[in-house]
Amino acid sequence: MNEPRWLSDEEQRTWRSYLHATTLLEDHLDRQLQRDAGMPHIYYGLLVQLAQAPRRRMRMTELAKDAKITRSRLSHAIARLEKNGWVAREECASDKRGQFATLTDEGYEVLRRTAPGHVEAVRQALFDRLTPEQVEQLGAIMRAVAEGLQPTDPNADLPWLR
Amino acid sequence: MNEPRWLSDEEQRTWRSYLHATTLLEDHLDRQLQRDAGMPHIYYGLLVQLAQAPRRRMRMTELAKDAKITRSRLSHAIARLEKNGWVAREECASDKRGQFATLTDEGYEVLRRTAPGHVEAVRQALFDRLTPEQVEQLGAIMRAVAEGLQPTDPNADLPWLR
DNA sequence: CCGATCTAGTTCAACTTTCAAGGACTGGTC
DNA sequence: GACCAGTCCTTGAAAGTTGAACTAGATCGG
Repeated sequence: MNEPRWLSDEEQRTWRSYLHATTLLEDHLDRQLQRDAGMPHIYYGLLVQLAQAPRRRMRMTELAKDAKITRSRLSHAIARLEKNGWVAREECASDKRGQFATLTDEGYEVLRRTAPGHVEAVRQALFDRLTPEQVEQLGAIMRAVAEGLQPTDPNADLPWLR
Repeated sequence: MNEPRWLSDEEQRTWRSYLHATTLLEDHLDRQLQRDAGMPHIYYGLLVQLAQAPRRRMRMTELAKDAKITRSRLSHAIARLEKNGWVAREECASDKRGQFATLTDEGYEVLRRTAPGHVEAVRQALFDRLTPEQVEQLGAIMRAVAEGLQPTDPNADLPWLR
């Protein structure tokens, strides 16, 4: 065991701010959406994904991948949204294991009604507090981080196995 | 109702990257700590807070405030950590409603054993991927966001009521 | 000192997430 | 065509979270 590479003071401060800001923001948006749309942030995100997809539907696995959640979690989430009447399941003809999640008209309506309030909340909490340069910086930083954590092909780092 | 201030393309891209990166990172660290320390990230954070406090103990409300979680959530969390033997509760002499959460020696030992691995995970996922300028930028951005969301004195924005 | 009000912390029920297990189906391969 | 490994998705139980209700103790005005 080598000496661990501890964080510098600057890094520690940044890390702490990161943790505070991200948890506060996530909480804030969760409450905002729970109050105004009757669902947590992640569920709202699923509806948004579906709304943008062709025919307003997606295969479960694809949706899970895009939303960065496990298939199990998605199953439960879609079950709940189905109960609300905001999403419907459809079978996949070409692969009988498959399922499509489809945004219903009712689900679309919820989105239409609540999107402005949600965007406003995001704006107030985040973009209104940043300069245009900072928005750009944040984008670059987050892209770098996401790229590093993207669950890739399991053998992507083992090219000699190919 | 005015026309909502929708996000620009740049803002949308940034927002998406932000959501992806933060959820991926949180998941990553949760799994890392669950595996190596037997607790979720937020619980680990509580132990860290306690370790840094004088006499390794804190009042519940103060701890909740610092960790940005509700008192309810903290109650459950401390109950679980107590069961693990990593935290003990102590009564507060000066205020009989109060409770101290105290880090036990065992809890400290867990921290000592698992901190290097955790720091390494944070480093690999975040700091190793950023330039020193980006670390500074991220710090500034997150400080600005956290400041805006800090639950403040409820009358802070109503000075005329004072 | 009395009652009204506030604060610290817990508890309960409803809900969400996770993990491990499993059922159903597909695509080779022999 | 029968196996076998892999993929798609669901399920059930355990763990964690939330918001509201609740208990106990503190505080303040009269």
